[in-house]
Amino acid sequence: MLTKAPRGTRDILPAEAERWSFVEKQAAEVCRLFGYAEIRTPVFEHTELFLRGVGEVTDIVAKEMYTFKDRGGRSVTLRPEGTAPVVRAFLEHGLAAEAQPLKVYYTGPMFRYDRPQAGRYRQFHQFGVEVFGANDPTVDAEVMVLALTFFRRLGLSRFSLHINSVGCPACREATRFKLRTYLAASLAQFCPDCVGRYDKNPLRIMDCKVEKCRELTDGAPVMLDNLCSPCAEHFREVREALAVLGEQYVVDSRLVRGLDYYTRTAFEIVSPALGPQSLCGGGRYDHLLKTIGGPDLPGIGFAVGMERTLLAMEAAGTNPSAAGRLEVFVATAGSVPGWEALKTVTELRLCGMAADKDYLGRGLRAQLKSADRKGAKLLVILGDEELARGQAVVRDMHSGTQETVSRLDLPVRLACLLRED
RNA sequence: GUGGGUGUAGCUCAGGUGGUUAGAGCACCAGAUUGUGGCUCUGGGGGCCGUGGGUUCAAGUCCCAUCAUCCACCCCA
Repeated sequence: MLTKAPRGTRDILPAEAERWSFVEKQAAEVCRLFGYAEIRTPVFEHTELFLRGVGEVTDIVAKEMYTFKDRGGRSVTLRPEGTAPVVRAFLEHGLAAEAQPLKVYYTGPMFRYDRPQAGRYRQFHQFGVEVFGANDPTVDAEVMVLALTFFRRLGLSRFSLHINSVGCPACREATRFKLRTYLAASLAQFCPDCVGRYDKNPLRIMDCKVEKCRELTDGAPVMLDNLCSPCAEHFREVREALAVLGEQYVVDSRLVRGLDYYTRTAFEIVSPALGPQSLCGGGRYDHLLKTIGGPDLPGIGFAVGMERTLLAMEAAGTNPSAAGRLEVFVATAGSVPGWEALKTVTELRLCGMAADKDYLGRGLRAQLKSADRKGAKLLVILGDEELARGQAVVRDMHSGTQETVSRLDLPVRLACLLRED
């Protein structure tokens, strides 16, 4: 136990961390292009924030939160999602007073006490964006395109965008009533989960994966067909905007997202590599700010699963690992003391070159092997004879050619050789 | 939370119906090459056989539990 990471958590070792940095960098760059500024919030919040924000009947709140009392007796919760904390920060700092709309993004760990499996962890990471203060359908389209652009920059192409509208509180309540009436007669034939959903959230019955339930709901009233006219118009304009941008999408009238706060637009990006797990999920939440005690401002956002994104990249064979970051390896030969190499690598490092050396007192042969494995482009050998003449040997690790250079000229010569590469 | 599969070296895996000091490949270290990497050859270090209990003269092997992991659900990123 002592040497094992807790269930559902994992270490990201150096080789993999490189891929993470790449993905995070792409996220930051896409956000810059789209005009989204970074925001960082704490990893834990007052428990009430999630109870109110995410919704008490959601699975996340009902059974997946890491909640505990701190030493002062306050109930705090490791954030299970990113939207509620960002909304909280927005309200706390009065950002509503600034230029509208506010567009922000975040990356970081989230926590849910779930049963782990491939692509699902108890500590997982999300990249997400939020826009506050804009109702316009072009914003809905923009955030979707932002997500799609992000995935494309990572070299992914086999994914698809699914969209739906879950309406506003008014038309949703009307549809709930219709749906309950429709289902009442056949309720006994549904799976136990769906029977439970009948009271809590009948719309989610439409999203059940059980074949029998799907058949039973085939002719059921669907949210999409029962939108009030403002919601229907909004959805039409979202689709129009996507069409204008040339984005393919699938309207999935059964798509219902699990968080209570969604209104109108709901969307998911799925990849065949991940099966039923989605790569990205998001939607509009026009009343969340008010629910949390703020002004009645609309909002929209999405969250991308970083682990799932990495899995999809692996499946697609897109491996951006830039191995061989090391530029110069400095070796010593004969009786040359280790501090000569230390002096040289330090000098090279201060000149802006990635330089490294041996630390185990190994022989020249082993040092070359080490340099090779680290991917060094150039090798400097400090030997007795050369040092006596104030020189050093420079070897090109790729071609194997060598030259003797004055130690004083070493940084300049190495820099030149690296530039030619 | 439900159902199922799997846990042997850092990694991928062998170890018929229980039977001596548990193996291979890759990786790592060293030597062959006393100052030159990749290829080759030789040698070496590494294992509470996931953990705990049980059956037995004897358990990596059989039984139970537990933990971990994977898959399918639930749900979600």
